[in-house]
Amino acid sequence: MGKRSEETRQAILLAATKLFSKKGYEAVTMREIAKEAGCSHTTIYLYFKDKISLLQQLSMPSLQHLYQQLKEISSDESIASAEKLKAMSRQYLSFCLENQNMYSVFINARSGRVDEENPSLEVNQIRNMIFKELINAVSECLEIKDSETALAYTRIYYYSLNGILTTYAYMHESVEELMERLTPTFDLMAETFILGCIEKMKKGES
Amino acid sequence: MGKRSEETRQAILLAATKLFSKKGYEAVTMREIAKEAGCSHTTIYLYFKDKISLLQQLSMPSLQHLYQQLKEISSDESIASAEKLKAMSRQYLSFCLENQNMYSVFINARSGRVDEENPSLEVNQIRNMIFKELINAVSECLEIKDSETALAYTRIYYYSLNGILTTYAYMHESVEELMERLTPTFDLMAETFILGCIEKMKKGES
Amino acid sequence: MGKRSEETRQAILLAATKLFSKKGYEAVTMREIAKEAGCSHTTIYLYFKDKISLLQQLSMPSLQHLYQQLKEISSDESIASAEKLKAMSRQYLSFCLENQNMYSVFINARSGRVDEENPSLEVNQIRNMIFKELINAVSECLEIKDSETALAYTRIYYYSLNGILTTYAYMHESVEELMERLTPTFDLMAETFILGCIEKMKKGES
Amino acid sequence: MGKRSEETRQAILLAATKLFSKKGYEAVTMREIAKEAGCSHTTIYLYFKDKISLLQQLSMPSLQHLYQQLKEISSDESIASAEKLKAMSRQYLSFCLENQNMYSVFINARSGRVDEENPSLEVNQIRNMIFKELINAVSECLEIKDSETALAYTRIYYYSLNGILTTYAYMHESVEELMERLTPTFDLMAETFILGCIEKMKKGES
DNA sequence: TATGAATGAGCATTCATTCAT
DNA sequence: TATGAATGAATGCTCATTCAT
Repeated sequence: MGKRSEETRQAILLAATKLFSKKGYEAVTMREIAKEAGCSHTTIYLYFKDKISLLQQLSMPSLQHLYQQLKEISSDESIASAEKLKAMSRQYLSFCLENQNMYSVFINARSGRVDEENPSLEVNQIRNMIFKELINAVSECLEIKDSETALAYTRIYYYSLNGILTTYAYMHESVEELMERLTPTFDLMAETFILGCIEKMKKGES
Repeated sequence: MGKRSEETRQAILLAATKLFSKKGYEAVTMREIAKEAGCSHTTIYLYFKDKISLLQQLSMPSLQHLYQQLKEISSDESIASAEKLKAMSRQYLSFCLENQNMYSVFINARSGRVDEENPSLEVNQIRNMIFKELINAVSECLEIKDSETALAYTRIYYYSLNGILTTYAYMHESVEELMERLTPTFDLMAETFILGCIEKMKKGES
Repeated sequence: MGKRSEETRQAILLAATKLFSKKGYEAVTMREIAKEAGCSHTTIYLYFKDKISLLQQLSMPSLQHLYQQLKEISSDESIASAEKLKAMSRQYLSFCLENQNMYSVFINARSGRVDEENPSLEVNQIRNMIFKELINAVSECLEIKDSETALAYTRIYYYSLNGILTTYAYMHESVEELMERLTPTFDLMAETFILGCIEKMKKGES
Repeated sequence: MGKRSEETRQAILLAATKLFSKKGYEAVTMREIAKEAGCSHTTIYLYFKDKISLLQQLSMPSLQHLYQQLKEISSDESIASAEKLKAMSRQYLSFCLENQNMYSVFINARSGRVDEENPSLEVNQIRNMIFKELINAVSECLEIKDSETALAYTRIYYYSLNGILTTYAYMHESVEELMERLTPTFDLMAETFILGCIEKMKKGES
């Protein structure tokens, strides 16, 4: 429980976050992480069972933090529903840009192998909770009552968000720069989406 | 440049395409490709400098083929503009699902290393050409004259498409199954998008 | 199928045999074997799937050869039954001394883990066949008809043989030296055993 | 040399004995021993130079205890000489089964490395003393005067004992189960041996 | 053109051991 | 006396790549 211990742990976590984000989970080696963290590679195993466990422990707090932030926006009654959806989306976007690796591994569960052998329930759970918040926001914004419809529209909105991400995420720019560049596109997307949904539902009714 | 030579080259290309698509670039070994191609793994090096080079050379024809298909749809005057956009999108989707690996490596240039060391100009070029076709289709469909506006709207449409892809691409289902599952979502997305854009532009004008 | 290939394979086999015998399976590393064989450790994997597979492939021919030798003695009608048993025993002894590692790993299946995960059926099969030959020889020699009794006596004879082995096997002497030293002990043992069995059975009958 | 100190030492010794017996020397880690002993793995190094040293120090008392037990039986004049031999043998057998690891490492000095680097004189000494007790028991039982003859017969008896052991020792059964299974075989062996020796000596005399 | 043989660099992981407190 | 923190050396194994023919 010494101070030294926690420092090292944090150094490893920091190094891993940085490297995973930059190069992707598979491409990073334990020795690289150790070097970046300024310790021996065996030291990592003092704090984390194995490589995948390191990734998971590294991801959970971030995801939980994101979820908290979304919840907060969601429950803030002073914001109009359309603005709420936008605010949540922006939060989601900037989180994903900041945590590129987690994004690709967990949000999209890209790296097949990982989730097959390792259900990583915790991560999937929080992912579903985040998606549920999004459904709520979309339902509220579009005044949808039917849950099937809400799901369908949220899905395409969610895909659009992720589409923006995958296209920009790999770029070697700072999060700030990226957010600045992305904002107009994102705003247009959100507005178009909302208008499109309303229009589409009108037609469906008649 | 005998006949035999070209046959072997094609066999390798075919095998690599198949395996990369199925398992992803990293997960496939040169020996596997050779086995599938029915030659020795050393033979591959006669035709391709290294593994990454194989991937690149392998991608170009596919991309060119996709481009041709899109052009054909684009220049077919018998199809209504909205249907044209949808048809092109479906073509794009099924191409990406069929070539999951190229998709992730080239369309999105996801895997950092690749594009750092190797600008892969050719690939980027064709990628831009494909995007231009999409801009045309969107412009036509939404009757946009201004190229800036066209770009902005196409962008969000393109992101939405890619968003659908990244979310589904990793799933271990056949392309047919995936296309069937995706079609309703995709149709809803396309219609919502078109309606949304029209509505948005109306508002912008007034 | 080149000449080089078989040479290397044999070199590896030779090196492994030598090292396994000297230090035991677990204590020998693939790198050591490679060094002794004069090749890279990766080369070993060209010829043998993994370490355990190397051990098995290395053992089978020897065991088969031993079995053939025992069969030959067994079916030689010109030898008296007591001499036959002795001859077979001597063959078994010298085989085990020459192949110390196989002896400990397979005949006694000492290294628990190995045979749990890997039934190594082949090896167990031949081991049982060898034991069966021994039962025949003992039965013939002691004129035992009942198979239960034959088994019981063979068992204690077999244990005695192995007892001699385990006690001497580890010594760093040549097989010839060992055999010379062991022969009187072994002869005494065999004779005592035969006499003892006969006497014991007499008593049992009365 | 406080009381605490000796307690810890004993705890380590106890833990190591238990684990070595159960899993074998190589398979046990210092951390495991420490956990079982309820101390830090670094503490072990306060009391024992290294792992092998721990094994050696741990074995001596056990061997000494075995020796004492054998002496007691040996000097008990109320038991007939044949029964004495059997009783001592059974003691030896159950000791070896209970201490599989010590048995293989020290009695038979199986694991090459150990005795090369470390003559472990103490252990060999006690081993010889135990063997001498066995010679006495055999001499008495067979009424042998000549020490050469006594040695020869004891040797084959000892080998038979060890042969039984090596064949059964590796099995994953409890000592009780094993002893039960082994007793008939062992009794038959002992009786056959005694009868055989007597018979053999008769012949030798005439 | 083609390939079997061979290899160096690298991987995640484990372990006995030492250092600093 | 005791220990948490840290590590170097090693292990089995894989892979893209090169060499010699």
